[in-house]
This record gives sequence, structure tokens and C-alpha cells, in this order.
Amino acid sequence: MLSNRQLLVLQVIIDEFIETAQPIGSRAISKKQSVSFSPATIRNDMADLEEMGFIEKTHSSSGRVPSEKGYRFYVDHLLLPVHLSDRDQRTISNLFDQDLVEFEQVVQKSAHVLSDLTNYTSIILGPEVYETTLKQLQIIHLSETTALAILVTNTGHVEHRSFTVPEKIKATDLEKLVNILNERLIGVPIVHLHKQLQKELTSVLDRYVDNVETAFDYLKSALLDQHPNNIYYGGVTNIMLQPEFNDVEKVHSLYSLMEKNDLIANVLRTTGEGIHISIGQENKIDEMQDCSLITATYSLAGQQLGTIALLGPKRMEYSRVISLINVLSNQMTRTFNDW
Amino acid sequence: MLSNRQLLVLQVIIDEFIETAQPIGSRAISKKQSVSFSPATIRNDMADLEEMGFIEKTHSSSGRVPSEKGYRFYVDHLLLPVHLSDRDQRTISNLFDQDLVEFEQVVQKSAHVLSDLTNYTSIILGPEVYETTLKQLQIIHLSETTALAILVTNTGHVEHRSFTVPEKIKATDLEKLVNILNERLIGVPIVHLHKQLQKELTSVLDRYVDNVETAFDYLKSALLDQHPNNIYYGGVTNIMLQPEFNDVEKVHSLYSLMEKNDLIANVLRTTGEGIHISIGQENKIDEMQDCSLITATYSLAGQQLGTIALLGPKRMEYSRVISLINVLSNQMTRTFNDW
DNA sequence: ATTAGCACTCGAAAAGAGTGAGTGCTAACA
DNA sequence: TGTTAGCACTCACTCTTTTCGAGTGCTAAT
Repeated sequence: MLSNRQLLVLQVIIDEFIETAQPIGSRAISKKQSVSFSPATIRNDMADLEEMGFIEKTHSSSGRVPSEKGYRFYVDHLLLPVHLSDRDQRTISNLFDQDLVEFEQVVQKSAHVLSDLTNYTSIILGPEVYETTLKQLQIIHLSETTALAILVTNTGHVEHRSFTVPEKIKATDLEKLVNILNERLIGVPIVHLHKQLQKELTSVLDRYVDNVETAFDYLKSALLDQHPNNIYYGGVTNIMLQPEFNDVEKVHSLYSLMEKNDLIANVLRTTGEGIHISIGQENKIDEMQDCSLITATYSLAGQQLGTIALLGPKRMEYSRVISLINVLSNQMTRTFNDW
Repeated sequence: MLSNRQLLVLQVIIDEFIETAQPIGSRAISKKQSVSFSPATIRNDMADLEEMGFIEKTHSSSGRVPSEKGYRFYVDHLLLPVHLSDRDQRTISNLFDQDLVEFEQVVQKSAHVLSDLTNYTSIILGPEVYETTLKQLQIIHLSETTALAILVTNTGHVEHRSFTVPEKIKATDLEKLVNILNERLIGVPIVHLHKQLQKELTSVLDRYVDNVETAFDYLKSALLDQHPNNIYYGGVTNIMLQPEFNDVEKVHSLYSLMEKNDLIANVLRTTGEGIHISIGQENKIDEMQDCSLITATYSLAGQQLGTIALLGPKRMEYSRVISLINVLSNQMTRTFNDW
């Protein structure tokens, strides 16, 4: 069990390291306002803390830096809830005072605010089309052999894909199909589209369309296949402002990771509801082992829509960032539910 | 005027520097197959070339590196047309063998191929909506107060924007307006939409719609304002593989630049037709002064659609890159015109 | 006109010296 | 018994110094 003084020492070390990115020595700790012990006393506590794995030395006679276990303890037990600064609060309320009408817009602007305020990189996932319902389906013929399928959801999200129309499908068949689909499918959650189609409509369609199967397959693949991961990054250059990324190798590895959208999407999609923090090795992705990732979900009518996340060095301003991301994701959820 | 031997020496220096990124000494040049002179002779020529500003020393007793004037001369006069390697040719024909039906797709995949083959960063602009014609216009009401405007062009490009519908506009008015617009405007170049609207339709609309001006204004701003710059980057991490960007500062400045889309769009939009090369200080953008930018345009029916570009260090594999970008932009133009 | 020879330059890498911030340990102290 | 002062020790950093070698310019010989 940690003594009160040890808790204090650990707190000071981490706070200080988060600010300066430099190892902290016993003398520096002893000089802090909140600490009234001599360096020698502090050194004893530091030795204990190191033995327990909360802090580390960079070399045998250096000051201490937090270990990942230290950060985890800090996040779990030492984090004092902070009130946001005036500037932070103003920036956020400015954002939500504009009347934004598109989901994507809200989410993207939130991400930008988040990365601007923190100097870390924001990542957002969603809003997931899967969670929304069909508003309208449309086919537009661009030429004899190509057509454009447009799908609009109730959240104002637009998906479109163009495809080659094979010769055996008549243009009129496609149109009929779309009309019928629109009659029957508006309001159906996108995620159920496929099942719904198969179950209820095949027989009905037979009457109207000559070549149901093929037309249907084409439409399906045009609309539902290769669903793009709805991933968006904000403030990607911020990473380079952090001293731990003063090495092109590291930046390169992280940026390459950001090109693998499906990997990141997977991680963000599988975080539970609310705020989650993973520190260093806790991250499943190799390239993130030197980073911390803070995620928060936003939702509509209790239904989880997507995730907003912040990627930075392990030496993150946890307390401030958590407050920010908390306020933002709540505001997002509120805004969506107001519509 | 440069002697033949001086031309040879300059060529060897630049070729070698492009490959190794190291200063080249007289001994190294003399050892080349194509050179049959002693180091001392080479040194005399090098001194001359330096006096004329084609090459530089990094310090008083170092080998030589090309100056920007040197690169310019190389590009203008020493570039031997290269035949593409098998691999390059195969990659490109693979790309165009797939049946791609969307403009964006072709352009983006081309950019990716370009950056993958060269290890530089590709930038593409367009296809410009301005150059295309209206295929269909549509308004979808999402709720009482919000609506989504979707604009489809003949090239399969989809633009959409959602907006707040003010109370004084009736939903039916908007629909009427859209119907009329569709009747009259399909086939009109997007760039003329505005003029066309004002000139021909105001009187007609008066008959049908109660509140033309307001409805029209809203629609216009939803569709035509804040036209996003259609900029796309490929292989952005490649830059970090180049030794001249082994410094986070430089990478940061270049990446920050890439977030300023309008600046880049402007540069790409104002390059003339065909292939253009700007080297170092020839670039108008400050952050690019250490880079070379190679641009090529692609077009449809003689109408310039957009630009495809490659950004890399001044020490670029000019001959290969130019061949590649040439073949690619021609293939793109051909593909578009085939549709 | 070309080349060999030679003294010279200068960056890069290696080796050494000094500095200081930090430690652990021991003994003294309240 | 918990805290502190004192002290020897460690080790990264910085600053010089040295060495090394690739490269140069110049001059004289071919």
C-alpha cells in the first residue's frame, strides 16, 4: 500500500513530467509548494515507488520518469477532476452555437476543436451508417452502361457508388426495382436492409422485374459492399510538436498506421460505451505502443453512433483531455438528440 | 557554352546525386564507365561548372552537389527519355485494365500508383465540377426544418449539402423549384448554372413559387457556395523516406502545408496544360522551396479536367517520374474520353 | 590539352576531460 | 522511528582535441 507521501511524490512526478517531458529529481520535488520534505526523504519514497514499478530511471543516476503502470495508477486514482479553462469552454460553446445540420459536420468540427485545444491528434469514427435508417434510394443512369446509385440516410448521410450495368439488365427493370425498394424500405435500418430484402421482397419483385436476381445482386454490391470505414483525422501534424516524436522514424511509423483505416476503425469500433483510456502497451496496435489513446462514444437515442478519440504520447494531459472529451461527446450526443 | 566533357560531368554528378544523395568527388566521376579522364581533368571542369553556377560545394573541400540551376539545366537539356521498366508498365496497365466507372476512382487510383512507384507524394486536383454538366438535382427533406440538396454531374460526381429550411419557405415550393430547375438545367455546365438561373428562369418561377428569391438563394448557397477544393493526397508518408526529410521540422512544415488545401489547389489549378516542373525556389509556396513539383493535366474532350502532381525532394528521379506521369495522365485522358 | 604530384582544407568520428544533476547509503537527529 | 544531512559515486552531456580521409586547387611534367 502506498503512503500518503508516496502518493504525493508520484503525483508530483507525473504532473511535472507531463508538463516538461524531463526526468524529475528529488531536489526538484522537494522544492514544490505542496511538498515539505527534504530531498533525502523523497529519495527513499522514490526508491520504493520504483521498486513497485510506478516510476523508472532513464539511467543509473538520473531522475525518475513515470512507467506505464505509473500512468495507469495516476489515471485510475490520482486524477483530480479539473474545471475547463474559460478558453476551452468558450471554444466548445462557440462550436455548438453555430447551427450545424449535418452529422458529419458536427463530428468533424468536434474533432478539430479537440485537436486544436490539445495539440494531439484526433480520430473519429462514424457516424456509422449501420445504425441509421434508409431515407431514400436512387439510381441515375450516366450512360448506356454505367449508373450511379445514391443512398441517403435519415441522418443526412449520403453514400454513392457507380457501377457498370450489365447488358442483360434492362434500364427499366432497374428503375422498377428502385421504386419498389423505396416504397418498401424507407425507414428500415441500413443494417437490416439485406435481410429485409431477401425475406419480404423477392416474391413481390418477381411480378414486376424480369431479372430480379441479377439486378438485385448488382444493386446490393453497389450499395453495401466494401463499405468504407468512416474514419477522419484532425490535427495530424500536432504529433510532431511532441518531443517524443522528434524522430522521423517514429513519426513515419505512426503516419503509416493512419493509412491503415480498417485497423484503426476496428479498435475504435470495439471500445465500449463512455470514456476509455489505453496507455502504451495496453494498445493492441503495435505502432501505438508509445502512445495513449483516449476514446469516447457518442450516440443517438441510446444507440451508439460512433467514437471520437484522441491520440497522443503517453505523457498526455490526462485530466484536461478527459474533461474535454467528456464535455464534447456529451454535447454531440445532446445535439443529435435535439434534432 | 559547355563543352561535351562538361556536359558529361554535370550529367554524371546529377545522376549520381539523385541516386545516392551524397556529394560526388572527382575520383568517383573518373571511375565511371562513361568517363575516361583523370580526376584532375574532371576537377578543372568541376571548377568551371561551379563558376557557372550548376554545381555547389557543401564545404570548401567537399565533393559537389547539383544547384537548382543545375537541376533546371539537367531537366531542360540532359534528360534522356527513358523507357519504363516492365514492372512500371505492368502496374499501370493493371490499373487501367480494371473497369473503373467513376472519375474520382480513376484519378485517385492513378495517384496511388504514382506515389507507390516513385516513393514520392502524389497530389491530385479535380476532376473539377466546374467543367462538367448537371445531370440531376434533388432535394430530400430530412425533418421539418432541415433538407439535403444533392447534385449529380454527368461525370458521376456527387455533391451534397444539408441546410436549414427557414420557416417562410414552404416545402412544396422547394419541390416545385427543384422540378423546374431539373427540367430546365440538365445538361448545363455547372459553371454556368448561376448565370443561367438568373437569366432565364426568374420569370418562369414566379408563376409557380410563392417566394422565389428566398428559396432560390437558399438553394444556391446550399449547392454552390464554399465549393470544396477537390484535393487528394497519396503516399504522404513517402516523404519521410527521403534523407532530406530526416528532420521533423521539415516534415512538419510540409505536412502543415498539406492541410492548406486552397493554397495547393491554387497552384495546381494555375499550371498550364501538359507537364510542368518546378524546382526549389521556382515554387511559389514557401514550404516547397526544398522540393520539386511535377504536374500534369488530364482532360475530357479537350476540356482540362484537373491536375495530377508529384511532390518530392529536388533530388528527384526526373526522367523516370516524367515518363510515368506522362503515361498516366495520357491514359487517364484516354479512359475518360472512351466513356 | 591532359595528368601526376603535393600541400592543404575541413567535416566526421573517436577519445578524453570536466561538469553537474542525480543517486544510494550511512550516520546523526528530533 | 521517521526524517534529514552528508558524502561518495554514477553517468549523460558538453566541450576540446586528435586523428583520419576524402576531396580540393595549384603547379609542373607529359
